[in-house]
Amino acid sequence: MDMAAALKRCPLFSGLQTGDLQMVASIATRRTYDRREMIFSEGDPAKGFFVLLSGKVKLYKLSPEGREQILRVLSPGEQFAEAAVFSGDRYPAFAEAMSPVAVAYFPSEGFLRLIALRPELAFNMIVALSALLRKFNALVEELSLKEVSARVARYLFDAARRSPQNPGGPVQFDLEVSKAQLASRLGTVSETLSRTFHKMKDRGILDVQGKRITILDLDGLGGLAEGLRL
Amino acid sequence: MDMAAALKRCPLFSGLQTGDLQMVASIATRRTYDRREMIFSEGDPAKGFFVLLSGKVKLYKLSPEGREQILRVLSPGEQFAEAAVFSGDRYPAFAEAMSPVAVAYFPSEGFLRLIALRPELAFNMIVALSALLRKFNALVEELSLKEVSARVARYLFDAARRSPQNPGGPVQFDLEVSKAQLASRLGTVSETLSRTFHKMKDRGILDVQGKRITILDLDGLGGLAEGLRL
DNA sequence: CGCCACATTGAAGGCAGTCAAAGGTGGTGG
DNA sequence: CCACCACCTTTGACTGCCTTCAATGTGGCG
Repeated sequence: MDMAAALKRCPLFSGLQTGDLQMVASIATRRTYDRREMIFSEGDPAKGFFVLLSGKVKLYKLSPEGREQILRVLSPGEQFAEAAVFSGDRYPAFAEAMSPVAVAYFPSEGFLRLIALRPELAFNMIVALSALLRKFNALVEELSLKEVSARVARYLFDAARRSPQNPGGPVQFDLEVSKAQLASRLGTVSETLSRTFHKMKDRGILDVQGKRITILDLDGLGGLAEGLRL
Repeated sequence: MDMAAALKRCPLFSGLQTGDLQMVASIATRRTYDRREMIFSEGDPAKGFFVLLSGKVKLYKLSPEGREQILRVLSPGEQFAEAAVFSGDRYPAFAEAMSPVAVAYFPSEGFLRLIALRPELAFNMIVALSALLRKFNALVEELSLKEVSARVARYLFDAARRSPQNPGGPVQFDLEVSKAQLASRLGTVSETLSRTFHKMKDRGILDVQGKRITILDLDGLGGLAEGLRL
């Protein structure tokens, strides 16, 4: 199995020797899921955590009325449900495959033994948890403090910064997820997101063609992200 | 200095021997703050983290318009800004003393050295971060998915569960913070909180006398917490 | 007694969620 | 190549919760 090779790319296992990686891999189980398939549901007993090997996974919460709030969208190499290993015994959210997915599953006990053997692993885990904590911090800020237009602007602003810069030309990139998913990620619904895009178009801030976003006025976008009214 | 004794109560240092605790204490600096004094502000360079020795501290974010969203209210023994040590170099929120406060300050480098020496410390840190992650998880859920009345109900429900049960009699407890602070913690404003309390009174769910809360209908409260309409 | 912080109440307005329906868009199979 | 279908997106109308602004109430404390 080439799981060890796949795990090598995961930040969680960086700095480990090949032999150690073999050991890590020997604990893990490979699992695959179809698009739409649930990996776990909120409240399920948590006996281990996951590293995403390929595909995309979304972690989300559901409101009593069924509205979905996406917590994270995961890319290969990222781990999820780590906290379940060390605190609490239930998964605190839903995890669903957004595409065909392969994961490595680590049972808690095995992983705890591993951590005891390899302090680097503990350290990597701390770093990963800290980074996650920061993300949640930012998410809380966005959800509670900003209006939808500011959240959208912030998201696009970040995406623009991450996107491969096209020197001279306007900043352009594609949305990585559907607009409905993006709306959920931003704590709103697709209708409102659609209207927000429309208003931004009217203001000459950007252009939207399907998934393709063109930023025309980065400063204006930045202003919105900082809380200016649309 | 009896800092070692104070630190012994902190979950972060549980399981450490007295000698180790001395070592931990030798790294830390004791600092005190008056009520209202800032311990750090969002964006300040982060060179270490804190353990609260006495008093109460609030961590919060500010919106562009100045509205405050409380992330956590800390009690003695809890640590804060841990994530700053391992990820990022700026504090991601404001920390303000809500009363006269004493903290132990741990510079990052010293603490990192300590962790390398004492794997238990790393493990404790992982546990602490995981627990924190769960709290944030819950906070995100509350902010994005629930109406104010549900958030209030949830808060009271939890508080009722934590409060010393008075067998036979109705559940009764005092709010730990001002209603304005509670409103902030719940992502709303004091006016809305006041109206919500009033409506709950009308429904015979509880009684409010200043800070004293009396739960009259725990099931009703639970229903609201689950999303039922007020 | 009067101040100050906190709390309550009323009125008004806006942002955004819901419902409903029409308009794309891409993929599949005939 | 085209027709069909499922899914996503957009648009409109409406409703409602919550924030804002403003004024009044209340309790503790010097």
